Amino acid sequence: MLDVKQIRENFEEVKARVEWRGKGDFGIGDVLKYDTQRRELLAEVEQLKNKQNTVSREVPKMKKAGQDTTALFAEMKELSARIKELDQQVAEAETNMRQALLNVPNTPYKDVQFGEDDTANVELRRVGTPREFDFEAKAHWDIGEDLDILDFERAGKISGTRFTVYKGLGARLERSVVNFMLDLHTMEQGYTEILPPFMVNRDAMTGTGQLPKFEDDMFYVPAKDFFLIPTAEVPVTNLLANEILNGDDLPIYYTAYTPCFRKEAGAAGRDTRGLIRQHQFNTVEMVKFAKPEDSYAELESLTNDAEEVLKRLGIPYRVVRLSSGDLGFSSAMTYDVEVWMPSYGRYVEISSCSNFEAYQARRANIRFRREKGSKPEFVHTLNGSGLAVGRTVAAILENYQQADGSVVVPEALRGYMGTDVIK
RNA sequence: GGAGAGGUACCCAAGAGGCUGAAGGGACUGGCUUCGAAUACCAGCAGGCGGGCAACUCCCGUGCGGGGGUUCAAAUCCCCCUCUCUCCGCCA
Repeated sequence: MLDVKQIRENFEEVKARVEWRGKGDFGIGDVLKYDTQRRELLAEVEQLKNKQNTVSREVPKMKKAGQDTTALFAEMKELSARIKELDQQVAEAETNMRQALLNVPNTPYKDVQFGEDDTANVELRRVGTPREFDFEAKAHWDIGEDLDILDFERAGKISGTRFTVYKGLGARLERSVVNFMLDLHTMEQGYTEILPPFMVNRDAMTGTGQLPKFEDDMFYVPAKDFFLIPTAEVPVTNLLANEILNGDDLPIYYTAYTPCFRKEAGAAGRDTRGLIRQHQFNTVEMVKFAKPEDSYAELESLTNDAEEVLKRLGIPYRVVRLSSGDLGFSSAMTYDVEVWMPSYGRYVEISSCSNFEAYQARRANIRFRREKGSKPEFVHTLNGSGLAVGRTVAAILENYQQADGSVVVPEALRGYMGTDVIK
């Protein structure tokens, strides 16, 4: 969430920056309204509490001195009731303010170009050249079924649409990609591996910004009031919730393999075939906690770390910067890494690398101290997929397919796969 | 799932309605001692958050896992929730 003090002191400026997303002001005015209300009530009730405290300190002395407290107690009873009343109003104003605040998205970073949607995204670089096929290239779902390594039909039988069963070398390929990515991130890029829970509570979902606004997109487990994680970002970022970190320990780099679960409620009819849009999919995620002044440099290196996976796999990709209107709710700036997908004839998102600045840190209350004795400050949090595993598998199948229907295994994966070719 | 015990500051821990605006110890910081260090000794050590203020090392409020309640007054009494530990049950 945004800083209430900022909103209070620079209202017009903050409002304009929120509106830069091109979708209105998200009710930011309510934040100011409830904040004013809250502070007025607070001033009044705190004065009364001060009086209550003062009197309470006198009571034991009076009793000792044998004085009569009946009249005083009667007066204090009224005061007490008034305090209770005001306290309730303060709590109400505070709840309203927080609610309003939780519904205001992050302010886009100054470098983010204005745009309504993804058509205004800016391509920053392309790496690799899409392959020219001298035969009729197949889509990955056909390759997968023909090789008997992906089974969409039986997945429908046991679960439903948007699920996939991996089989034989298909399952092994998915696992190989996971291990390859984790090994790269942990052994060469300095990340610490985390294997978190795949179900989280409401606080965690609120901490990273999925709740309260996007509850309908999540799979919910009513028995325990849990949510299936939509991305490892949720458990991994919230790992440090309510902590004050040592400034010397920053930046902290975490990476995690997890499955992700999404309802894809608004995506009916889109990407219905293949591995691109699933209710359950695997990712390896990278999460960073950084000092504010370093966070944009960290975003660059985070994006490079994701790109390195594709470089080593030899798959053509490009990097785009999202426009203000395409930006995720909690993000201040996002780079998407998009992979070349022959069946789509275009680049398809495979990683999203974002700097959330202090937006998530403020929600999840993740702070650091520059040095002993200095005031705690909010960290900046970042995260990016490194990468979405199912889409990587799809890209490998399509980009490495051969005329005879087999698929050559990218060199970087051969040690994991135990074979050079899937046939 | 059943039974019990707990959650007090960085850590351990006392407290069981007003004298606790939270004892004591450890750690930490400073002093003293020393050529320097260790030790001993002395002192400091409730932070965080919210509000006020131009600002503060200043003032006010808050605070004993979280939320309600009782009371003039709650860490302390009552209720609900939550987490941790032990035992039993179940189980990969």
